[in-house]
Amino acid sequence: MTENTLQRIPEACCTLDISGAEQERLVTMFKAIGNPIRFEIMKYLVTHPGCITADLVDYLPIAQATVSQHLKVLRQAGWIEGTVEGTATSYCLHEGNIAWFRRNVIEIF
Amino acid sequence: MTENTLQRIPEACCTLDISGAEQERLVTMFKAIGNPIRFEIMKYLVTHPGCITADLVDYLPIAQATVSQHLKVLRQAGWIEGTVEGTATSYCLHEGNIAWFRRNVIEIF
DNA sequence: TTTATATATCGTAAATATACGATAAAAGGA
DNA sequence: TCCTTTTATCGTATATTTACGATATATAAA
Repeated sequence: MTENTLQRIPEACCTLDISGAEQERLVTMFKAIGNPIRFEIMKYLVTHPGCITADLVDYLPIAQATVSQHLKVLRQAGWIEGTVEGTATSYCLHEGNIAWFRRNVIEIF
Repeated sequence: MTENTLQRIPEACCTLDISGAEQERLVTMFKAIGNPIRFEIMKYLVTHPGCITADLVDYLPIAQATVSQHLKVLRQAGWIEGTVEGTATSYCLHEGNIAWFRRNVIEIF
C-alpha cells in the first residue's frame, strides 16, 4: 500500500491537541481573559508591575468591589498573583502560568 | 547619562501590545473559545472538517438548538465558517482568522 | 486605644449566557 | 404538490456574570 492509496485528509490549520485537565485549565484562562475589563487589567499590569488594587480602581471606570471581583477571577485562572503588603495588595502577572499558556497555545494553534 | 542611571523596570513576561479594534476582536475570540462546549466543537472540526450540524448534535450531549447557538457564537467570533449545502450546513475552521489569532497571540504573549 | 486606609467579601439587582422545546424556513425526494 | 430532512430562530426558563453599595477584616498611623 503506497501513500497515494491512503485517504487524504486535508491538514488542519491547527491541532487543538489537548485534553483533560490541561484543556480545562486552558479554557478557564481563555474565559478569564475574554473580558474587556480583565484584558485591560492585564495590560495595566504589564506596564505597572506590583501596582495595588487602588491603582486599578483609579484607572478603571468601575467600582472598587467590581475591580476586586475581576482580580479574583484572574487570580483563580492563574493569570496574576497578589501579595499582601500592609493594608494593600500588590499584583503581578504570574509569569510561570503565562509561560505555560504561551507554550500550550503555540503548540495547539 | 549611562544606562545604569535609568530606572530599571523589570521586563514583563508578555507585552500585550494591542489596542482598539484588534484588541476587541481578540478578546471576542478568547471569550468564544473560553467555553468547554465550544472548545470541543473546535476540536471536532479539526478532525472532521466539513462536517454538518447533525454530526455535532450526535457528538455533543446537548440539544440541536443549543449546538446551533454555539455555532453562531463561533461563527460571529470568526473561528468557523458555515457553508449551506442543500438542507445541511457544512462547517470548517476559518483558517484565515485562526492564522490572525495565532500571529497576534504569539506577538503579544 | 482609637482612627484611618486598603481591600476582600456579602447581599443583591440587572444583564448576559446557556439550555430547551417548538416552530419556521429552505431544499430534496416521493 | 406533499412529505421528509436539516438547520436556524423564537420564546422562555434557569444559571452565571457583572455591577454596585455596604460591611467585615486587617494593618498602619495617630
